[in-house]
Amino acid sequence: MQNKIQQLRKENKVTQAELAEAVDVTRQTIISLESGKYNASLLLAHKIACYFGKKIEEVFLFEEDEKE
Amino acid sequence: MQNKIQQLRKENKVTQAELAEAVDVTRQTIISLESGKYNASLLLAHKIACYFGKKIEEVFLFEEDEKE
DNA sequence: ATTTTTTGTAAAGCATGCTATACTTTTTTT
DNA sequence: AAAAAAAGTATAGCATGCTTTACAAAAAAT
Repeated sequence: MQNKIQQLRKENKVTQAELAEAVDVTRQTIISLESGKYNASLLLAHKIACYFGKKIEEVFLFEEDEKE
Repeated sequence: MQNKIQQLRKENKVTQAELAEAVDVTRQTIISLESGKYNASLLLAHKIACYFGKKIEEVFLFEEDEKE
């Protein structure tokens, strides 16, 4: 699953550390999400989307054939 | 986090087994989600929302002060 | 160019989502 | 009332999200 975290972060001039603190996770978590190491939990996805004033579906991009 | 899975399922006359198969998880997972034992993953939340033709935020209800 | 800030890598460990199996209770159907 | 279908409970175990710590590389600021 792709996401627009890095893009939104740069558009809004927010550092990884700032975002991490705002959504209450470690910076490692943000790095790993941006680099596609794993997917966010639903709650974290919600917090991140909220932080940027978006819907979850606008930040996290689900493919048609999202097997896993 | 609350969700409307059971409600949507009954409105649409869908059994747990049918929903489980449609979104590719076991029936136990649906039961556990409905009974609030844990939260769905982002991917599963997306599949369930899609199945009912809704946005994730319409199916999963995040509280203001969602600590955990 | 040197310092400071920001980003990145790696790995061990804990927490939570999900499966699998087996069995019980409730609801629906006949 | 009896049978069948749907919903529920419980538990062990595996998979994935997230933390923690420590250190390295790249980018920005002075």
